[in-house]
Amino acid sequence: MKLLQWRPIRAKNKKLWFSSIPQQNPNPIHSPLFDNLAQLCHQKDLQKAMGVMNVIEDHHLRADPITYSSLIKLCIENRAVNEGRRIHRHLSDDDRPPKLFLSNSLLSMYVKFNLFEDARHLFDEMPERNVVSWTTLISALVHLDSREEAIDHLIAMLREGVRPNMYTFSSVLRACQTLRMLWSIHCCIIKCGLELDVFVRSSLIDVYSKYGDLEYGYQVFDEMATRDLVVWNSIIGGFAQSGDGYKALELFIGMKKAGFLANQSTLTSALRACTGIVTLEMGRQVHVHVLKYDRDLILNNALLDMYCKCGSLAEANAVFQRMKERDVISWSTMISGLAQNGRSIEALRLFESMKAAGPKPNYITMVGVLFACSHAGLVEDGWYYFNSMAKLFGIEPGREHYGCMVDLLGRAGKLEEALNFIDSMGFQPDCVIWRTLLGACRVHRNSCIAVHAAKEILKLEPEDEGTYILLSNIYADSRRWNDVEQVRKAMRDQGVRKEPGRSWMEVGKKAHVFIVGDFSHPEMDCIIKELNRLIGRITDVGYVPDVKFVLHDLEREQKEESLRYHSEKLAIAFGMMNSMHGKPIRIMKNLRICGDCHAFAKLTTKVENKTIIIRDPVRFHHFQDGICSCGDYW
DNA sequence: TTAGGGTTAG
Repeated sequence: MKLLQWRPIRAKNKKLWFSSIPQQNPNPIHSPLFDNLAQLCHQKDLQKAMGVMNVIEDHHLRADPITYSSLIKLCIENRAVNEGRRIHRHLSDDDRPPKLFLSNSLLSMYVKFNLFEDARHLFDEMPERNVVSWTTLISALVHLDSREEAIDHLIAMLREGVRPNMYTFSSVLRACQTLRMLWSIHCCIIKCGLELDVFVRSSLIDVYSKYGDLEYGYQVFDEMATRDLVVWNSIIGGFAQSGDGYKALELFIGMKKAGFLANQSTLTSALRACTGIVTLEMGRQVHVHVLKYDRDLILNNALLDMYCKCGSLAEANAVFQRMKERDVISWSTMISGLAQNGRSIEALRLFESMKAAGPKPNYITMVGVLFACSHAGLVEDGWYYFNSMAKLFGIEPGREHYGCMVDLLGRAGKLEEALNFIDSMGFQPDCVIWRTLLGACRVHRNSCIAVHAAKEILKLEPEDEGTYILLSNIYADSRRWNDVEQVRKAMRDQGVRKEPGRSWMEVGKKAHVFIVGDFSHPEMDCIIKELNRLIGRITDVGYVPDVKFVLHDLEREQKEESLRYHSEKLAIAFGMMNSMHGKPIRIMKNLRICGDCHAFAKLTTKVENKTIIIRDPVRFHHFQDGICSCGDYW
């Protein structure tokens, strides 16, 4: 634990107060100046009030502490730093220390002015401190992200015999970022009898879900008899941020049923939940509620992100254009959104506009820019941005930027160069980097480097299912069936099982899930009929099932049969049966789309005059008129 | 006089 930073109360401090300015006795009379000062404070006329305070000081008088308290409040309201300091000096200019509550007011004033060193100095010099003094300082430390110091101060406070209250705990909980520490503080809260306080509970829910275990957070929420809006927001935000969008939306609906009106924070979390589970319809419904908060930047950024991640760039762009204010997050979201949806050139064009008129790019903006370069095969541009980002924007390339460069080189087929680049990095490559290279090896059929990359991944993550699948796909592509079998054996030995391909989509307000080889959907007979009709139509324009995407060594006929029922094909057929005129079919997929399904989707859009959008774990494929936005490069 | 909830990548 770090050495404690505060200074304990010393007797000499007390002496200081008594020896500083001994000119005048405490004034026993009541002056009309005091009434005047109190009235000016009431009228919120800071300038005149300060003038009167100066006169009072010139006469070595001292007004009522309540009046000074109002004056400090007035300074905070007006963000009048100099005046605030002036009052502090005036109050110190006496042989008696200010009342404790006045020192606390000054402390709070410094914290609100972000003058933490002044606050700490005052705190150190205070002859006595109560729970408010400690809580003010602890809360400031938490806001400054000095977590360890905040906890140190809580311990010091307990040692000095000051009992924390609900204010203290609702602040200090945010300083706990390990489950063990959370438990300790939670026990302390129970011992102090403060577990039922609604502020403490919302903090508990928030920190449990962020740093500990969402289940504990939910338990704290579930046990509550009386909940307020922030408590609901804490639990909805907890599920939304942890990726359980369904539960978050279920709670969002529960909150409305309980009679609460969603505010900006609720809606931001609801949008994040929609983003997580890619539910454009629900996202649009939430958008209706967002309209009344059209000046809220965070909420609009979340809306923008939802439309980007749900593959609706037209709606995302409409939001972006309408935004009354845009910050670096708005720009970065839009740039990444365009890049992920296969519109890299537009992403880079937008980046140029940002450089000309927008805020300064940050670390994440540059990840989006490099992502755009790599997905469009713009090797030279990628190198330029990578090499100049430190000089131009003061951003040193980090792990993610290196990852984008490996992707850029790998996609462009420069696999040796990518491998050398990995070797030249100043840090150990992680699984993400090796997986990126492995993906490129698959596209470019380089089984030699692929095996190297896969082995590196399996050294770091011996149970990584995706790597086994990718490796066996590479072998299958080269018809190395013995090697395929060996990979499958290694998977069995490690107890790793292939996650089945799963596609899902919304029709009406219902989600329909399709799993490869699973025919349990109630409309499956019609779906198969529709699928056969589509295959018949695209066969007329040259479709031949690309059997190399089938994992096992089967007879051709069996392979074709296996390909035919891939989950995305079932979903496309179902989408064709239910889609409305002019509306695209939107499908989500848990794994990368296979080459055959990619070709199937392209030809279907050509013969059926329909748009199909498939989102895989990394990007979108927008299929239209027989072409895909990814440029057949994924 | 002190307190709780929301946005961009990977």
